[in-house]
Formats: sequence, structure tokens, C-alpha cells
Amino acid sequence: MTADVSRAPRDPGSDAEGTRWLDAGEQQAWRAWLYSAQLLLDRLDRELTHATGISHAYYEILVALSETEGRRMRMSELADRCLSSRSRLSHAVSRLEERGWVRRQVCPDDGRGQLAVLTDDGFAALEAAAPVHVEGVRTHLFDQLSPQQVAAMRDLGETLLRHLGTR
Amino acid sequence: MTADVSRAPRDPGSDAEGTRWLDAGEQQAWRAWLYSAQLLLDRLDRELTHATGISHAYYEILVALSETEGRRMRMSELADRCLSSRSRLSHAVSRLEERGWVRRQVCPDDGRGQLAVLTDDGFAALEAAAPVHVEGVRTHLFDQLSPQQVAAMRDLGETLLRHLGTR
DNA sequence: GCGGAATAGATGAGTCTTCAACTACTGTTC
DNA sequence: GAACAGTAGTTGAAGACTCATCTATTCCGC
Repeated sequence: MTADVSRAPRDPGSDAEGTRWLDAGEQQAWRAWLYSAQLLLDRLDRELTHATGISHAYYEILVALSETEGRRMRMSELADRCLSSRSRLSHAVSRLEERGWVRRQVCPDDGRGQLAVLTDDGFAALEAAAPVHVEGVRTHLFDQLSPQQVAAMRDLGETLLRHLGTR
Repeated sequence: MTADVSRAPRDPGSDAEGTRWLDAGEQQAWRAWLYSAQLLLDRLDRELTHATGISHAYYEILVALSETEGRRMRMSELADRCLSSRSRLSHAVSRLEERGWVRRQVCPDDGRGQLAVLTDDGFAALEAAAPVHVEGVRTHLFDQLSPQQVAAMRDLGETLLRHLGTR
């Protein structure tokens, strides 16, 4: 006897706690989404890391910095932009600093704050990595999808973002 | 001057390497998908971990084992099912063994192999965690989507899986 | 049935993430 | 302007993941 605990472990309806279990169709949709998301994120990260030595997490930090005026940003703002905790970002910036790609600068407006500044070396590293990343996204994502599917993907993402909060 | 390196850093067309940069619509679709995926996975993992002490990664291992005859599975097969590397699974099973939720057993058919076996305590832990996980998936995913969006999500996931390999 | 290639899994070092302090500064209230 | 609460960011320890390496076993060709 197997027990698929994502569906009801007993007869539906006999469940005292009233958990709203997934039906077979929801189950399949969820699994397909979950597996494809995990595989895609993993694949992109792996290919980028192998080709350039830059993980996807680091890449997002460099991109965020490169898109701002002066290529610098407050640590907290950068953390929010990268969906990262403060702590995680702080560690990551330390490691990027060791590589000479980012440096820290005390924030002039607020003595508590720090600015992360993208260096020229950091920008060069990003320029080298960008084609690899974009090619990965194209190959593994957009090349596989029809325009309708791309539209659906965007709609889906934006709907979920409204609920999860852009934070 | 900002530089969005996901689009062409220079004029499109002046790009010597011929990188197929993303246009504005693709960019938005990609960002929406990426952010929503990261936020959703993070949210589900966090809520599950806080409420039950079981991370999503561990949860998937327990679910996979619970679904098999005899609640046991070869390590490699389990790794594949959980989209995990052999090494990662080996470490994870060791930690689950310390909790008394899984035990290892030499595979009778193949002296090289090991079976991971779900214990009764492990199954009980899973039964306790399942409602929390399912409720999370419902609240943060299905409750937010129309039936059409759910269908699109499934279609999208399955399309990407065909390319990325169910592995 | 012997020898080499391939497979299954474990292990340890290095890296990354999380969590809970902790320091330092700002803003607010009296 | 002193006291206190709140905010910004860092730090260190513990847990988790990756990669390369290692051992044990099986498979295959002869």
C-alpha cells in the first residue's frame, strides 16, 4: 500500500482537520511546475557557473548594480532587488569584494548605511557573463515556448507576484 | 548611463558575437517568472520548515519513499526522483537517519547498492507535515489562479520538462 | 574465472545560506 | 539634549550543497 501524502491519506471527506488536499489534476500541474522550475534554475545556474565562474546569485547582484545610476546601491535595496536576506547579501558582497568586482562605500546620507559599488572589473566580468546567461534563458526557455506560452508564463508570474508581494 | 546587460549592451545589430538578446517583453516575462518562482519556493520552504522542522528538500525525500511499495527505494532512484545529486542525497539521508526517519539497508540484489527505508517515525513526521505543505501550495498557488491559469501552468511545466528531461 | 571498465554510493573540503546575536547610527519624545 | 526605540548592516556558528575523490561491487569480454 502506497501513501501519497499530497493527496488525502485516507478517504477524502473522512479528514478531521479539513485539509484541502490536491486532486489528481492539481497534483500533476504542481509537479510539472515544480520539477520544471527546479530543473531550469539548476541548469541555468550550472551552465553559467561552469562557463564563467559566476553563480546565478552573484550574477543577479552584478546586474542589479549595473542597472543603477553610478552603478551603486544601498545594501538593503540591493538585497530586496535580489530577493535576498540582508545577511546573505552581506556575505555575498564580501566575497565579491575579494574578487575585486564590488567595493563598499559608507553612505553619505546615512552613517548606518553602506553602498555597494560595482567596479570596472566587476562590470567587465558581467559583460563577459551576460551572453552566456541570455543564451541559456533563450535555449532552455524561450526557444521551447510558443508566443502564447510566453504570454501565459508572464501572466502567471505577474499573478503570483501580486500575491507573494514584490516585497 | 545604466547598462542592462540582459538586453544588448550596445545597439542591437552591432553585436559582434551575435547573442540573441531578450527584447523588453521577453525580459518582463522572464523576470516575472523568475521572481515568482524564487518567492514561491522560498515561501513554501520557509513555512514548512518553521511549522514542522522539515525543509522542502527533506519533505520530497520522505514523500518519494512513502509512495513506493515497502516504503523503500534505491539511493540512485531516489536521487533521480528528487532531482538531487547522488552526493546531496547521500548527505541528506545521513541526516534523516540521525533523526530516525530513514534507515539504510544493503540492497539484496546488488552488493554495491543501498536501500533507503522510511521508518514508522519518518512516516508519522510526513503525515504531520503534509497538511502544512498542501495548505501552502493551495494558499500561495492554486487559490491565486483561475482554472485556465492552472491549465497553462501545467502545459508550461510539461513543455519545459520535455526539453530539460525528466531525468 | 580473470582483468579492466563501469556503476553505486560515501566522504571530506570548500562554499553558500540561515539564524541569532551584535554594533553603530538615526529619529523621536520629553 | 538624553534616553530609548527602531533601522542598517555585519558577524560567527551551524546546517546544507557541490565537487572531486575514494572504495566496493558488478558487468563484460575473453
